[in-house]
Amino acid sequence: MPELPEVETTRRGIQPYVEGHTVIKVIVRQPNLRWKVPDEIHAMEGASIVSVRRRGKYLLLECALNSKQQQRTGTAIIHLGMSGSLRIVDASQPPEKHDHIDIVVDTGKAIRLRDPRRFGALLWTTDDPLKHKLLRSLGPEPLSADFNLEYFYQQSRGRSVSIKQFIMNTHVVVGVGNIYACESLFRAGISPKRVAGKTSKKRYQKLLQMIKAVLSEAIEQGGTTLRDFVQAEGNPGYFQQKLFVYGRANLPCLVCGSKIKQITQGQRSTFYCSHCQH
DNA sequence: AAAGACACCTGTCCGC
DNA sequence: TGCGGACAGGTGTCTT
Repeated sequence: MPELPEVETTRRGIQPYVEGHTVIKVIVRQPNLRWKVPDEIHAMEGASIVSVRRRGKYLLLECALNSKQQQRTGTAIIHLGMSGSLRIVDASQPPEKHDHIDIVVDTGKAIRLRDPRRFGALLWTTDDPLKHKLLRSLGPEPLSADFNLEYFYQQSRGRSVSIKQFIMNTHVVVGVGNIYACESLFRAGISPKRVAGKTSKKRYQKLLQMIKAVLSEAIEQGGTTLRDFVQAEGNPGYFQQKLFVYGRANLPCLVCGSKIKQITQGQRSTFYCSHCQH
């Protein structure tokens, strides 16, 4: 479920409900996520949420802690893994199966974390979250100026992995998940099997453009579902209509009509059109 | 430093 | 209808 656009959509969805509000209680029904939810997470209780930010697919809830003298902060780090979602609910609404955590705020609303597979995470840090072990070595944000041709191309030199695995590497750039990797390569006309280090600068130029275009389009699409974010259940389905290759094995290419292929790269499925991509 | 395999866990879908 | 197996939007960790 969560690729970067959905994480960003989630961020925008919860922000107005929690920013500036005080956390009443953190209810942990199931602490065994990817890592055990630390007991220190309860430091959020009584604190106010000052910002809801995102770095890669990590959401950061920065909290102002109520210590006597000095102003201290702490940050909840949330990752949605493969199957996680955050929804705004009335705190009184009974949790369903896999609703593992509620962060209840002073308006009676709660952020509810649901995650059937439990690959997600909820962590707590009182240091700079960007220096956290999980965040400090992440590559640039894909939509920022730091993700540019010079950087992208230089990073690729000497790499023997496929270009698809290369763009999915979070140390190279964050936020390019399996769907967008496939879709960006299709739009750029580049075979996913191409060797990263042997691909021309010109191709990287095109790929860079397409990654940015696909991600920003998807964020915009996500934006249209923001309206019903609160009551929405399950997948918004906003961007399925724009998928050219992902999940379309054996179906005709929407551009040229030839059969979409499915292969495995790095234990992940790759979909591509061998006629349109070289 | 880089690459590849594996791990975590549950739900769903497909073939028999 | 039931069962086994493959597969799923992610990424840290361990080994080579």
